[in-house]
Amino acid sequence: MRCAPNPNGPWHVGHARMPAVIGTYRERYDGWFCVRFDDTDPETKRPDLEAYDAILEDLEYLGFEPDATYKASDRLETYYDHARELIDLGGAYTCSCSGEEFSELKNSGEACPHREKDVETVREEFAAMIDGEYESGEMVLRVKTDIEHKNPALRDWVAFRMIDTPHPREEASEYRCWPMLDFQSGIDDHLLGISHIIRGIDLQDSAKRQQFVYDYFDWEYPEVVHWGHVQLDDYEVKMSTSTISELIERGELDGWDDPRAPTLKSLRRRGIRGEAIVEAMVGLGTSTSDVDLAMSSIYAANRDLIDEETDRRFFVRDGNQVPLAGDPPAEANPPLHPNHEERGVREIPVGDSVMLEAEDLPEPDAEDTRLWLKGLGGFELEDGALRYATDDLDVVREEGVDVVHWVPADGRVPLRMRTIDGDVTGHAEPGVADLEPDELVQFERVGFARIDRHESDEEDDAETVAYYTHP
RNA sequence: GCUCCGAUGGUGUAGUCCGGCCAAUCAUAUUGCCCUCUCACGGCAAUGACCAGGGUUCGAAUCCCUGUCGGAGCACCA
Repeated sequence: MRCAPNPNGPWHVGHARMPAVIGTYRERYDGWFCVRFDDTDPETKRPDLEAYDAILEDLEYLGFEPDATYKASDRLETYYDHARELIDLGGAYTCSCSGEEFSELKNSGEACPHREKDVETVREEFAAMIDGEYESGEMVLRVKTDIEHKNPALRDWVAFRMIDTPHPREEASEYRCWPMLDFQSGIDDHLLGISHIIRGIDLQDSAKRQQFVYDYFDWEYPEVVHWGHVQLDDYEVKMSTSTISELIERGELDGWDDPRAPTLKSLRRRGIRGEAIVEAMVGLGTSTSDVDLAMSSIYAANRDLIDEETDRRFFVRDGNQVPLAGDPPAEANPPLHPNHEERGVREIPVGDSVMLEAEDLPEPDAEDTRLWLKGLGGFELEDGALRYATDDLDVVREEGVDVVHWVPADGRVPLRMRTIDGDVTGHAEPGVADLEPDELVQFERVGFARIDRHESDEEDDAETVAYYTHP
């Protein structure tokens, strides 16, 4: 099988579907898969030189290593050879009609005069195309199909055209005569021994077009599956390489790994495992209709992978400072993970005031102003201060006192958490300053996050940056 | 306009080829309960779907027709 990306930028989430599915099939059926960059349009789909590696990186993140990698722009001579052969078989002709002219003839099912040229002339003109003797638009090579085919999309389609703009890859920059996708990909699929092709419904007619070429060469066409488009919920930003690229250029996104961008680099930075994405993608199946992928299914798969091994920490968003009273313990020792006592406990010096999320602070005139600070003890709000009341958990177990997370006012770590919907600031418990970048945590009652970096500027203002993973 | 393709709960999916075992599978989401010093994990439960109408048949999610809705192609893009 093959994955044939157009190297126009790093991958968005939707691109993960192809490798996810063919990679999974490879393992299941002991198959083979390659990546083939179909970069045969140096102009309107101009390849981005950095995208080749970016895509391979994304693939690695998903957990796959292709058995082989090709670039169509390295294989022009192969395409030329097959085109010559096709000409000799009487299956192609050079045509100098303008796109419009031809389109009109085609739509009324009429052949253009060039169709009946003798093979010798076609051969010469095609050689001239390869030598770059025509300008863009002057001459194309068409595959002779059936000019009266009931589906106009299949009538005598273009196989090669002239492009004046040099290819960005130096190795391919001298070529001017470029194959169209249907020709290039059709030839390559056979030459590379592809047995099964999966592609989008936008390429529904490709197999039928290419079948004409396969018939001339007496080749057998691979099995084909067409699938619909994937849409993602949860994102403001449209899942489209060009849109994301524009937003980055305009400075509205920080880059391909901005948490607001629906890209693989972004999910990676948020601490989501490639494996979880693959699982969600495989779950979509290969149906022809368009599908909506719920981010929650990626999150569910990821949570499954990380929950057991991820330690717990406190992070208070925004936060109101509340003084403590009544002589509470000097240190709190909540466990690193509730299901794994053996990992030990955190050591949080309490001090004389704490930060709480605004929502968690009881109204002063509420019926019950009691609160249990997780890992510390029971308190009651009195005159704007939290008075230590008990270390007896029964007030939680039997009297339904709310359990909340908190951080000490002293030693708290300023933290900025980057999310899909923008940044959230607040404070984390002291130990968070010592976590290694790339470590995952679960902020209790907030969600999972990946520690990205610890920043400190000249003014001594330290700030830890984390990327929100998911609830 | 011409040509293709599709339609199962909020989402995804199984079942459709070869009609009965489907008062429709599984996952996720939602809600409730249990567990729990988290609204995480785990356990239990509930809600929730065969696009519509005809036809064939003893019997239709499954076969046929029509309609509706949705998608795609008709590029010297991929």
